[in-house]
Amino acid sequence: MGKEKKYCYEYPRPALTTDCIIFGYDFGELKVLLIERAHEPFRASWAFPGGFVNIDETSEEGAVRELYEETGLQNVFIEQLYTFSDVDRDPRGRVISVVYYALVKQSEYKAVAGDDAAKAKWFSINKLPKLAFDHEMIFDVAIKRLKSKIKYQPIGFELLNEKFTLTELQQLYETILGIDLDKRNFRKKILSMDILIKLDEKQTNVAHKAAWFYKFDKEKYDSSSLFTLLTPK
Amino acid sequence: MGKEKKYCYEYPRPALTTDCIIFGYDFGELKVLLIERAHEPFRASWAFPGGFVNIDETSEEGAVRELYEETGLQNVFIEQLYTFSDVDRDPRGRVISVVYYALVKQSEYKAVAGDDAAKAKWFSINKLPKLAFDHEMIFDVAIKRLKSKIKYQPIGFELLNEKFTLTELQQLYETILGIDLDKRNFRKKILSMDILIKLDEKQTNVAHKAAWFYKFDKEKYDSSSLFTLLTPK
DNA sequence: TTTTATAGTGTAATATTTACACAAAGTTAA
DNA sequence: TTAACTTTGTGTAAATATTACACTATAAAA
Repeated sequence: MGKEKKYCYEYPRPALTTDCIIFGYDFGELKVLLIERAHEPFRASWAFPGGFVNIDETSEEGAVRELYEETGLQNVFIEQLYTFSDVDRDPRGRVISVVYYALVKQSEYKAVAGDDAAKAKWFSINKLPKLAFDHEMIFDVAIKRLKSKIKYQPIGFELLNEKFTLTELQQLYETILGIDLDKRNFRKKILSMDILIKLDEKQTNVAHKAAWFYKFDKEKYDSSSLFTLLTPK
Repeated sequence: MGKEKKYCYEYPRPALTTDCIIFGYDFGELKVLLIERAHEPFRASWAFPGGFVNIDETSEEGAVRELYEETGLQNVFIEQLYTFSDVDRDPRGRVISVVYYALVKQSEYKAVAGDDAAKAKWFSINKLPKLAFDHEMIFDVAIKRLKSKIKYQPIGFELLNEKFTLTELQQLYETILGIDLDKRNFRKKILSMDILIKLDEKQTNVAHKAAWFYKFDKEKYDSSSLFTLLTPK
């Protein structure tokens, strides 16, 4: 047994894979999770986690499964990014990849890939190693999407804790967009959107005035029509 | 010969198809091009043009090729929409489809599907027949994308002639967005973007004051950073 | 109790968006 | 040839949104 080629078709078919760009945010830096490949091709290179899609699952189910298998992450924000189908993108033959991107909350950031054999590691997006396959192109598409998406959809919350301060939120926006925002204007704007709930709880153990915590009001957002554009300073 | 199953793999593989939602604009109506299926499954149902992706072409190349084969269209605006991979979306088995959408200029609108055996027909998006496969879901994604994209990228020009009047452009936006726009404000805004070139040519044979023609200044657009949002009246 | 660090707040100036109406220019019909 | 019809093309004032900007409040640490 072993390598029998027992699935036969009238015409050649590509293999179907899925990959996932996992964004995390920590210490004011935007990061992505990479896996050091254990096998050829690109053995010992870094790559986005991913793998083959099973015949009885959708590409999204495959992405969610691979994400769990390779990192232990569950219940994360995940969204289809793009499908890459260049003929020579994989030296093993014709392989197309339906690529997703995921946003990981800070509370789960450290829990990532606690167990596994594969080496998983967070990299600051400014200090990425050389990547396997066409993953550099994939990354470019992903970061561009994240930057544009955060301007009109409140996905930033997916990268913070359940509770966050307005300063944390502002810093996240500043990091992703790569621009400075005015504190008063940022607060005015984000609060006027009416999608934040101010909690009855402050920071503790900080060597300065404690900030109030907020949480994202998903229900109010879902019922409102469209998030408006956050404009830079 | 004929139906030999000579392409064999270690694991089962899905078939890869591509489909294309072709938008056209005529007489103030937004339309899509549908093909009446000649074969099972869904024989005699209407569907978006598409077909199997060859093993030596990208999904986009496949979409462009199918578009040409089924409609005669060439050199149209085309962009990846989404990949659909539901396990049961095709009764023939596991088939995933990388779907594109295309915008067809008015000047080419009538030339569509001049020759072929398959029946191709434009349908107003408000009067679509029942569609094959999961094409109704695909249509929903496509129309949503078109509406949101036109607000921040000048893709509307792809649906008009090379030369158009500002009133035509305004009506196109009104049709796609489903809202009325103020003439003076629309003109002010679109002209301030500095992506239109006023031609030295007017309408002829109209029973009223002739409007000036404009064309889209692609070079100026490409070199500018980002198209700003067109806001409704 | 002083220092340090960050939170939290208002206003005036500027820019953008909105609402709104009529004269000009062709064509058609009387 | 004139009048009626139809659509083009234009400006301004009011309302709204965005921007720039600085100091007091609070908690912990020194």
